[in-house]
Parts: sequence; structure tokens; C-alpha cells
Amino acid sequence: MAKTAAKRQLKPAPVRADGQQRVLGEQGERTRQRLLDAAKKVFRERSYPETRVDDITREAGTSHGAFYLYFSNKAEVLEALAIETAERMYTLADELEGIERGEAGFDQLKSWMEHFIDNYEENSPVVVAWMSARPQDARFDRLGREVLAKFAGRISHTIRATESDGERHPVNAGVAAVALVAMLERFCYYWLVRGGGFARDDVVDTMAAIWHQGIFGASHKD
Amino acid sequence: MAKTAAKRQLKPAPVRADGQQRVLGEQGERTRQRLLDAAKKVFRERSYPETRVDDITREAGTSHGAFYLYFSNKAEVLEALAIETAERMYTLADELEGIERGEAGFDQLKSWMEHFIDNYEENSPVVVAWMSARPQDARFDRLGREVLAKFAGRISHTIRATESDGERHPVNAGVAAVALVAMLERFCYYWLVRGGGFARDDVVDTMAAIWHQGIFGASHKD
Amino acid sequence: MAKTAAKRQLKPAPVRADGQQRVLGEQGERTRQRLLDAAKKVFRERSYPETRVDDITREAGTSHGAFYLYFSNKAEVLEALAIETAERMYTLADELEGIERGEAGFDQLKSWMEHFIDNYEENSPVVVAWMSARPQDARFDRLGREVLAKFAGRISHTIRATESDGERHPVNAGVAAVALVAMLERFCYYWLVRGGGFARDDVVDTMAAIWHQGIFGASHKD
Amino acid sequence: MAKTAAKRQLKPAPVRADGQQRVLGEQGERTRQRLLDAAKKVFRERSYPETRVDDITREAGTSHGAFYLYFSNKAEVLEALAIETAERMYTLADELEGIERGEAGFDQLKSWMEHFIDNYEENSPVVVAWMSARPQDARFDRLGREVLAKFAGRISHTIRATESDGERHPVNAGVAAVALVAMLERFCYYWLVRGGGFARDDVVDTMAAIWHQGIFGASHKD
DNA sequence: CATGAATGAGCTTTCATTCAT
DNA sequence: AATGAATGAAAGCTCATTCAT
Repeated sequence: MAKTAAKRQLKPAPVRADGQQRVLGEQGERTRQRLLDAAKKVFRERSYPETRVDDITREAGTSHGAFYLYFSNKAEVLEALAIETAERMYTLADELEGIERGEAGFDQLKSWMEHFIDNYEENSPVVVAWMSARPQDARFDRLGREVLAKFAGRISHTIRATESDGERHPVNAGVAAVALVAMLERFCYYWLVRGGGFARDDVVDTMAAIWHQGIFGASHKD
Repeated sequence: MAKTAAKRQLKPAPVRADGQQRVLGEQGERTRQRLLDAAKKVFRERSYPETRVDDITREAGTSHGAFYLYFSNKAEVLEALAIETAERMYTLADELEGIERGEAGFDQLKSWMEHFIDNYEENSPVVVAWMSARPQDARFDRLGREVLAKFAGRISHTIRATESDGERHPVNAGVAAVALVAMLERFCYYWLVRGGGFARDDVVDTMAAIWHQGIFGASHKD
Repeated sequence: MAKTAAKRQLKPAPVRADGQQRVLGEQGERTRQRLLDAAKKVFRERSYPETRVDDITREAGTSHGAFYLYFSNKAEVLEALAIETAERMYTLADELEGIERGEAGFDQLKSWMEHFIDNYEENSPVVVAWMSARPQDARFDRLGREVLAKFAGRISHTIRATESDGERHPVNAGVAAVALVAMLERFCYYWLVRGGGFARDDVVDTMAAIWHQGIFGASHKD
Repeated sequence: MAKTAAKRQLKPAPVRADGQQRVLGEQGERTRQRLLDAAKKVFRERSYPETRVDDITREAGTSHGAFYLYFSNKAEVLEALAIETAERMYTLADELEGIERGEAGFDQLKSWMEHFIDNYEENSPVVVAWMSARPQDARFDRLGREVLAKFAGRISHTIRATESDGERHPVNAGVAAVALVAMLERFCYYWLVRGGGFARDDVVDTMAAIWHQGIFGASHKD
């Protein structure tokens, strides 16, 4: 299970500011969840840096103070959401495993793109915030690297496993893999967050085509 | 002249907080430039949101007050730098014009990638800040859209002008063009800002290969 | 009830900077009051323009931030105090209603003057600040006009209701009424704020005499 | 000569910040005057506290720095204007000297009121600023006291010189004199600065009537 | 568990005044 | 005599976080 693996690597459970483990009753769990949902919603509306703790608690219908019962600071909510999102991405990366070479693979890629896009749409506020957290912030930096590495690892592995036909300009598999992920992530950002007007079908087809070509159509030199 | 055109569309010259045009003497121009340089440097070191106006003035060796003589707030410095950067990018986009199909075109692309990367490296703090300005900020949003549109326009035009050979999965030229730009921009970010360890040659070769393939190797359906 | 009417016309209750109504608990109400008292005290000592928000909080024994929990800026404290004061003045104006013609009226006026002076003394820092708020400030301007109109209205009404004996130079009742108020207000300022050395009895007697004469002793031509 | 007397009592000529006497050439004198005129104009438009040194120099068409060549700070311009105004008022006070008892005196008063009002209108921004300078400021405080004393002195002297007929409530001549001045000054403020809508004739008649009555119609007890 | 009042560090900004040219 | 760039003290204000109830 990718998910379990992820859980192990990533930071878990709520911890109090004072470092003491916090055990949540049922009600507490519900309040915590309300705060997370509210945060996600507000992050989408106003962006993470623009969001005030008050916006979150107002949306969640809790008191201001309650927030600090569940999270030791604002970044921790984002982290919790980012971890959730990262786990989904791990799953997605795993689904990339069995992609095949020919027409069937192309169809697999299309359906995978659908999944990715759904996921991005659902979690864009978190991704955006997380990605634009300053690189200095070790917490988010590590998370980002891990997810990227996971994706890129799967892809570059497949590229390398592919018999190169020598007809094309050879690529570096590592670079190409990261480039494909970068392309997909950033395209979704332009399209879904900044709002460029493309038809979903065109996007799915084109992404799948470029990926397919990038993965199976290239020779590689490493 | 693309550059002139760009200059015309984009916002020019320094304006005072009170909206009155400020005419700068030689000394003033020098101080203003010192502040811009300092800002760029500090944005790189601490990131834009983390940068305090005082960090900039300290770096520039001016007083706090001098800053507000030339800019009405922190965002305005970023804007000035972003406009500079956008103009460079317009120039770069223009250089994309004469790219050819075959091996010669591939070499052209490689050298173009070198330019792009140099430029990105030089201006990354600005690009990062600008790109992560919240989409709500009309000022930066418009600038971003314009640059993206310029790049994507050139590329999609070339894609459409290319005889499709029907062998590959057809792509939507508009989507593909934005995707290629997204890829390049984001890859540079991962590589140069977040720090992935790739060799520059590999990057240039691989980017050029994927672009070449993306532009000339695909059939398109629109 | 004049007072109720006043309350209705004038701006009520504390409002937060973000425009949202703030409901104050008992503790909050106490803190707010402490701030108002402190402000009045400091306004007297250093004058309104010379007062810093920090002076107020220091006097009130609260933090700087607490101030902005209850008022959105310095002017708003003054406004709150001015409204309080205006309400007192409305009450005073109402007391002017039953003043009679003869000797009894003179005594009534004397006792009324006592009230006015007490009131002025108590609230002088507020009145001074309020009156010297620049006329452009609609907030204070309106309040001032309302109070003046109320006073002048009562007085001019009585002047007009008085049988003129034709012996004296006729006056315009509106002008005379405003003039009497102006006289009283400004005299109190010279005397109580700038510090002229008059005996309280002399002041009360003289003011009452001039008012009595001004109200009942003049013929009017309108 | 009242004017000479005034000149002697009041603070004279421009002095440099460093305390050295400044001798102005013809051009300098002209610039200084331009600054004074500009200041008066701007004080009227924006009020003294709201006026920035830049507003004055902009209006005068000089450089920012030039201001400090002629005045050592902002208050000094106001002071210079206030002294000018005070001198006019001294002259006015002197004109009060020969006022007579009967109908002729009433006409004299009316024409005097015209003068006063013209003067107030011309100098209102200065008077307002000066009067609302914080009482702590010795400079303006003294000037104000002197002018008030001069006016009140003339009036109370006449009141005391008048045979009291015993019919009216006796007044304290000192209080009454200050009260009449206060009335006039403050009425003009309400009327000319805050803008109450009275006809000039009504004002002149009514003011003259109240003063006439106040001066000649009262018995006094001191 | 929950509340919301209180805190205070830290930011942006203004503008009277000084100073080098 | 004039210029206008530079200074820096001091203000107003925000908001993440803490704390008493």
C-alpha cells in the first residue's frame, strides 16, 4: 500500500504546542476536521498568505482560541492538508507503474490524467500554498521533494526501461521525468487556478500525448 | 520592434505615492537603481514575502525614508522588476520566431534554451515572487498572462504551421504550447530555485529535444 | 425624550475596524471604558493632536493592541467622547425650554449657567478637540452643527415668542441665538482652558444677565 | 500709534535657524512674501495642521529647501502671519476708542463690525490655526492673550465709564468685555468658516445691537 | 473543551528637517 | 540664493499567538 508507506514517512497526528501528545475524543476530532475543511475552503478563496486565523475559525464556526487547541500555528494546518494531498499523490504515482507502450498505454495515460486533474482541482489551494512556501521552510520543502521524486522516479524508470530506437534526440531520463511532472503541475496551475480557457478533453489528450511521446518515444542517453 | 511594443503596453516610469510624476535627476536615478538591485538580491536571499523594506534599504545603503521616495510600497519594487523581466521575456519570445524544423532548428533551440536559462537564473527571485503573487492581484496577473500569451502564441503558431505527419497522437496546439512553456518555467524552478542536481548540458539537450518533438513532431487536430 | 432622540440620531456602539459589529462582554466593556477615561484625561493634559495612542494605552494600563480592539483609530475615541458630550448638551438644551421672562427667569438662567459651566469644565478637552477638528471632517462637523442648531433653535424660538417692546435695536433672532451660544462657549474656553482669572460668581451673573437681556430685552425684526 | 506699539511687543523679523540675523535682499524679500501668501492660501484650503511644508512650497513655486531659508520651521510661518493679523487687530481695537453712547454710537459700531468682519474673513485661516494651537505653545498663547486683553480693555473701560442706570442686572465689566469679544470671534467662526447661512446685514445689525446694549445698556457692579 | 480578551513584535508609512551640491 | 535628495523619528495599525476564565 502506497498509502501506508506514505504515512510512515510523513509527519503524523496532531501534537500540542507544548509537545505533549494530544488525544482527541470524538467531538474533538470533529472540530479538528471542521477546521481543516474550513482552512481548505478559505485558502482557495483568499490564498494561504492572505488567510487570517480568524477567517478559518469564522468559517469553521469555532472560537479563535479553539484553533490553537488543534494546531500549534497556522503553518501546521497547511502542513496537515499538504500531507493529505501528498498521500493522494503517492497513490497517483503508484498508478503510473503499469503503463504500457502502445495504444493501450495511451489510453491508460488519458485516464490517469483525468485522475490527476480531478485531484489537482480538489486540492489546488493546498498545492499552491505549499509550493509557494518559501524554499527555506524545511517542512514543506522536504514534502515537495519527496512527492516530486516519487513521480519522477516512476517515470524515469519507465523511460530507461524502454528500448530506444535511436531516431530521436536522446534525452536525460531524470531531466525528462522531472520536466514532464513540472509540465503537468504547472499547466494545471495556469489552467485551473489562473484560469486559461481550454476544453478538458483537449487537455487530457494533449497531456497524454506529450507524456506518451516523452516516455516511450525518446531514446535516452543514460 | 518587439521591445518597443512591450514598453508601450507595460507600465512605465516611477510615480510617486501621491500620484504625481516624479522626475529623477542623475543622483536620484542612481539611488533608485541601487534600491532595485538591492531588492533583487534580497528577494533571492529571503524570498519576497519574507523581505522587509528595511532589508532592502540596508542592503542598498540608504535610509528607510529614501525607499518611499522612489516606490510607494514593497509591491511596487517587485512590479518594476517584474516589468523589466517581462521585457526580457518578450525579447526571448521574439527570438523563437525563426526556429526551423530539422537539425538546424534543434541547435537553434538549444542555444535559445541557454538564453532562457541564463535569464531565469538572473531573474528567478522576481519570477518566483511575481508568479506566486496571489492571482487576485490584477497588476501581476495581467503581466503574467501577457508574457504567457506571447510565448504560447509563437509556439502554437509554429505547431499549426507544421505539416502534420499523422503518425502521432494529435494534440491541441494551444494546450501544447502552454504546456511547453509551463514545463520549461517550472523545470527551471525545481532545478534552479529548489535545487535539483542536474547537469546544465543535460537540461539544455533534454529541453530542446522535448520542445523540438513537441513543436515539429506532433500532428495537431485544430 | 430629547436624550433618546439624540441617541437615535447620533452614531452608537463600538464597531470593529473590519466593519463587523462587536459585542462586548462585561470585561470588554470595562476595558473600553478604561480607554475612554484614559483618553479624556490625556487629551486634557497634552491636547488631542499631541496625544499618541500609546499615551492612552499607557494611562489605561492596557496593551497597544487592545486599543485597536475597541476603536479603529484615535479619531474614533474622540468621536465616542464627543457623542457622549453632545448628548449631555442636548439635555442641557432641553433644560432651556421653560425659561421665563422676569426675575424668576434670571435665576433659572443662573442655575442653568452653572450646569453648563460644570459640563464644559468636565468635558473641555473633548470640546476643544472636537471644535478644532478640521471643518472638512464630516463626522465632527455634523455633530457640531447639530448641537449648535439645537441650542440656537431653543433660544431663537423664545426670542421670537417674546413681545418686542420696540425700544431697542431690533435683532435677527437666528443670529442672536447663535451669537449667545458662541459667546458662552468661547468665553468658557478663554476662561477655563486658556485660563483667564475671573470669579465664578461674576461669570455666572454676567452671562445670565447678557443672555436674559439678549433673549427677553430685545425687539426682533423677523 | 497702536501699530508701532504692537511691533514693539511682538516678535519681529525673520531669524535663521542658527540664530543669526538674516538680511534679505530684494529677491529674498519677494520669495519670503510668496511663501507667506502661499501659506495663507493653503492654510485656508487644508487647515494648518493638515498643511505640509511641501504644499506651501508647491503653491509658492519654490523648492522645498527654500522654505527653510526663510523660516526655521512650520510654526514660524504661522507665527509671522499671526503677528500680521494681530497688528490689524490692534488697529481695530484702537478704533473702538471713540464709540459713543447713543444712536451715533450704534452706527459707529455697525461700521466697526463691517471692518472686523472683513478682517476676519481675510485672515480666518490664520486666526483659526492660531487659536487652536495648543495652549501650551507659549508663542501663540501670549499673542492671543495680548490681543484679547487689548480688545477687552477698551470695552471694559467704556462699560465702566458709563453711568449705570440701575435698571438691569449688573454685570462684571471685565467678564462682559471678554464675553462680547468671544461672541464676535466665535460667531464669525461659525458663520464664515463653518458656514452658517446668515445675511451680512443681519449679522452686522445684530452684533452691533448686542454690543451696544452690552456696553451702554448695562449697569455694572465693579 | 471552549471562549474571546489581551498581548506585543513588527510592519508600512509620513513628513519635518538637514545637508551636499 | 536655491535646489531636491536624504534622513530618521515617530506614528498608525495588524495579526499570530497566549492566557485567564
